[in-house]
Amino acid sequence: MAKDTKEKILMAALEMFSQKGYAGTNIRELTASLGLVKSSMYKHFSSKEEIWNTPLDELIAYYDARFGSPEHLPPVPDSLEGLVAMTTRMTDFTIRDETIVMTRKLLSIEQFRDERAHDLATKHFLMGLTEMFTKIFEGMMEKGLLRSDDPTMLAFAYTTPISALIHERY
Amino acid sequence: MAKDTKEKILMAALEMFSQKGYAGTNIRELTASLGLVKSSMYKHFSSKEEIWNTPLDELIAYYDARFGSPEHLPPVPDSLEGLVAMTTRMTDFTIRDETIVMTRKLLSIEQFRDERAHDLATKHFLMGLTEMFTKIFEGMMEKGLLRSDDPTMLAFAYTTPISALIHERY
DNA sequence: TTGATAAGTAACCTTTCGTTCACTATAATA
DNA sequence: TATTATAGTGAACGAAAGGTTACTTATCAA
Repeated sequence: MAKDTKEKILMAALEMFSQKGYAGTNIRELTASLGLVKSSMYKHFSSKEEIWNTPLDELIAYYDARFGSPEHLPPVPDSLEGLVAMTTRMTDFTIRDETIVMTRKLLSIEQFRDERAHDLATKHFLMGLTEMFTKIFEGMMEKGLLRSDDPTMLAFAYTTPISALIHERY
Repeated sequence: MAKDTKEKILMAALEMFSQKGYAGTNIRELTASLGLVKSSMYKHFSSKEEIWNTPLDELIAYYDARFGSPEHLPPVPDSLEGLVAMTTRMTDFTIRDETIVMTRKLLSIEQFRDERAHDLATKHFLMGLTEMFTKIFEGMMEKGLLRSDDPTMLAFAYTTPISALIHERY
């Protein structure tokens, strides 16, 4: 219970931040959930703010890599059934992955206080899915699987209902 | 500056809650923004929690009245142009009305901590618009202005892109 | 004008927060 | 084994939080 304590603190912090927000989270409770005492935290982090910034930096880096580079794009489906299947799979993952769910909640809470959280929320909620499906629909239009149209508008109309449901329930 | 102090406190609280959240708001700062001192607040409210609950009660009552009864429904438009115009008007109002904007932010922040806020957020963000446009599309289908279909699905597909844009930017 | 009620203030209380520090136990290294 | 860096603890600190109290000032009806 020594080497991975830092990781455990970050995990517990993400969970607590995503439920109570930054201001609503206190270090006593956070460390107690790991069977530690509050002063132990300062062996791993210099301040509460560092615990906030560390996972946020990671999340920003993750989303830049995930949605900023084309190599992480899923393959263009070769049928409408394939599109639906891929969408279902992605939605399922988005709902079930605990870290993603917590990230979504965290950004909802903190987007109006922390500018970097706001930027990330915009990418996470709005642009990420839209950009991804824009590329997918472009590919499908080239293949003749979809009638040629503005792929961004189509992607937006296609993904926002899904996002709304996910955002509201998970 | 005596009689309406209570109202002013509530307004300032809504504004502060919508930016910093409940835990991030402190009474000293809140009352100072009105030129008062924190102890003055306790002449009007018994606790910080009461300042939280009072506007929340009002908001819940408002949304119950607004979306719970049919007499507040806008008239069914008699053309597609009328539909677009009405949608634009509603969106514009939703973006410009300060109280609505603050309510939206407040619910984003507090929905995972306060169960009543979560219920209200669901109504506010998701169900409210969908139910309203469901009725509108029902009426337009009866008039023959829209092809008969499931009006709820159509309303959902129609409103969620708008909601996504509003939610992200305002 | 007077008397009572409401509104506002300053000082203080208690609790909790984030943080520091001296110290102990543990683990790794030489 | 001896040494040293790392991880964890308990006590304490100052600041800030929510809340109370005794007191003053304003308001307004009788």
